Amino acid sequence: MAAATRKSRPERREEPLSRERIVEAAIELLDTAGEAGLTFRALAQRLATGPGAIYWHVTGKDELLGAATEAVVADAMAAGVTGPTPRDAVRSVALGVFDAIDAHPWIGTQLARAPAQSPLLRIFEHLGRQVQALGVPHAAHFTAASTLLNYVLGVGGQNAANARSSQRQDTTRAEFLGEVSTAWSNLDPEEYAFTRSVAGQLRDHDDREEFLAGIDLILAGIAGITGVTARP
Amino acid sequence: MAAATRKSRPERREEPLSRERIVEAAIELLDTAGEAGLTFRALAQRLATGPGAIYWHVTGKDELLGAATEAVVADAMAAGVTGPTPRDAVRSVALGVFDAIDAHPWIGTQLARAPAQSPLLRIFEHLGRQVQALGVPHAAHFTAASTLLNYVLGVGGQNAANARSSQRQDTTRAEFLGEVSTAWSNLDPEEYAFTRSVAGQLRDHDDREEFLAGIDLILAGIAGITGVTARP
DNA sequence: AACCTTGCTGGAACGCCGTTCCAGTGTGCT
DNA sequence: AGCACACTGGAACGGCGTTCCAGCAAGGTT
Repeated sequence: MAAATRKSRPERREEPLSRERIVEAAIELLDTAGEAGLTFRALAQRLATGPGAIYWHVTGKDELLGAATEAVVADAMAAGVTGPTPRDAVRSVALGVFDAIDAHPWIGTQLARAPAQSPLLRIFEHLGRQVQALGVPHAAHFTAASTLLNYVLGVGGQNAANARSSQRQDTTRAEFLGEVSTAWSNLDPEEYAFTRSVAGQLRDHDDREEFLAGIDLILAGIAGITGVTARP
Repeated sequence: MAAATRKSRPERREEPLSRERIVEAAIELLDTAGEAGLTFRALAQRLATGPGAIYWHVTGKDELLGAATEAVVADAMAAGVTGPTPRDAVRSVALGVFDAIDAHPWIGTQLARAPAQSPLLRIFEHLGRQVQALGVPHAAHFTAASTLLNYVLGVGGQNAANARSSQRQDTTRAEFLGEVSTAWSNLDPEEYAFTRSVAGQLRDHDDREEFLAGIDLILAGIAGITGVTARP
C-alpha cells in the first residue's frame, strides 16, 4: 500500500514506523526482557522515537500484547499441524502451542488472560477439526475440543509461571525442578502425603513428554465417547 | 496469639492492624472492584491508615495476593471434598475450585500466575489422593493428577477472563454467551468451519456442566489406565 | 511559487501505581 | 520517670500507561 508515488524515491525515510514494526519490536522486548520489560518508553527507545508516536499505530498496551500473541500463535499454527492419524494431528497441534509457549513464555500468561479472542480461536479451531476427524459424535464436539484447549491453556500458564520464577533466580530448568522436588519431599507427611509420594516423579519427568501424556489421557477419554476402542 | 496481657483491657485499640485484617480487606476489595481495584492506597483508605503501615505486616503486593488466594482456596478445599466414590470425590474437589473461582474470579488469574505454591499444592494434593483411590498405578499418579489440575487451571483462567470482560461491559452471563456465539457464527466459513459448527453448543451450554463433562472425559481416560473399565 | 492540508512524529506532562523513608506515638518494662 | 520498641501513617520517589500538542515533511491546490 502507498509507497513509490510516481517518482523514483523507493523509501522516503530510513524506516517509517508501522504497526508491524512495532509488534515485532514488542515481541523482541518480551522475549529478552520478559513481560515486565515491555514498556512504551523502552519500546520507543528501541524504535528511536517517543511514546506518543506509538499510539498513532496502536490503541494501547492491551492491543499491543494481543497483536504480539496473535503473531506468535498464528506462526505456530501455520507450522506442522498435521499427522498420519487425527490422534497424531491433535498431538502435533498441542505440541505446537506448547513449544511456542516454551519459546515465548509470555504468551502463556496472555492466552490465559484474554477472553475468547483471535489467537485462542485459532487453536480451538485446529483442535476441533481433529476432534471431528476422530469420529466424535457432533453433540460432544464442543466438550472434547474445549477440554483439550483448557488443558493446553492450563499447562501453558503453568509453564509461563515456572519460566518466570526460574529466570528470576537464574537457575536452569533441571535445577529448578530439583529444588521444587526436594521442597515437596519436605512437606508435612500427613497433610501432603500424596504430593510427597510423587516428588520423585516430578524430579525425573520431561516436560514435553508429561504434557503429551496428559493429551493422551484426554484422547483416551475421547476415544471412549466415540464408541470405538482405541488401539494402545 | 498475643492479646490480653494480664490486665483487663480486651483490646487496646478499636481494631489494630493485622495481617489477617489486611488480607480480609484485600479480598473484599478484589471481589467488589476487581483485580485492578486492589491498590495499597485503596486498601489503606478502607483500613483507615496509610500505605506505609500495611508494609509492616506484608512484604508487598505479591505476597498479599498470594495470601488472599491461599485463604480462599483453603476454604474451598476445607468444604466438601468427599463423595461416595473416588470419582465423585474428584468431581467434588474440581467443583469446589470451580465455584471458588466463580465467586472470586481473580483467583483464576492468580492460580495461573503463581509457580508451584501453596494454594496450587493444596488442590494438587486433594486431586492426587482421589487419583490414588481410583486405583491408578503408582507410575501414573503424577500424570493423572497434574492432567486434572492443569485442566482445572485452564478452565479457571478462562472463566476469570470471561468474568472480567462481561463485567467490563456489564452484561449478564447469558447475554455475553449469546454475543460470543453469534460472533462465532459470523466467522469465515472456510477458516473457522469447526468453530462455526459448534457455536450453537456454546450458546446453550451450562458452564458448570460443561466443566464437569471435561473432568469426566479425563476420568474416563484415567480409567483406561487402571485397566478396569469404568461403568458408564 | 506560494500555500495549505494532512499523516505522522516525539517530547513534555498528567495521574496513578508499588514501594520506601521516617518522624512520630503509645505501650510495657525497668 | 525514663527507655526501648513495636507499630503507625503521611510524604516522597521513580516508573508506569496514556494524553496532549507543537512541529514537520510530503502532496495537492491555486
